[in-house]
Amino acid sequence: MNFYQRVALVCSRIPRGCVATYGQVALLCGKPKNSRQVGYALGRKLSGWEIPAHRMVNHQGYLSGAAAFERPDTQKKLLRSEGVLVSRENRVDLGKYGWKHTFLDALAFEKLFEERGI
DNA sequence: TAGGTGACGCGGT
DNA sequence: CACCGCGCCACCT
Repeated sequence: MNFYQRVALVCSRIPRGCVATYGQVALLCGKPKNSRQVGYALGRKLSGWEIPAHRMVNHQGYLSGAAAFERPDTQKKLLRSEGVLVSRENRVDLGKYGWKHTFLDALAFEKLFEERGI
């Protein structure tokens, strides 16, 4: 299993106008305890292809704050351009914008992983 | 090989 | 709400 490619695939499926948490993505990738590796994957741009990293926030709804974007407010701008409200403290309302994936989504991802051998 | 590190998560105070 | 500590685990010295 290639965790980083799975991360890329899951992130690319986060709906426009939604945000997901690192733990949520780790869970969907089949490694519930690897939330840290999700951030690592995005930061090092592993996995080989483009990832919509701006839709990732921590479990409290705060934007990473990491210096991985062009400018400090790049993530905020991208989110706002998708209609996501970002507070002055760089926080989003998870209840409103958090991606609510279903049990079926999880199954669909498992299937995709298998098909692609990752 | 052993330890340090971190775009994290969660429970406690 | 703020802060803290600990668990976690792949990477990187």
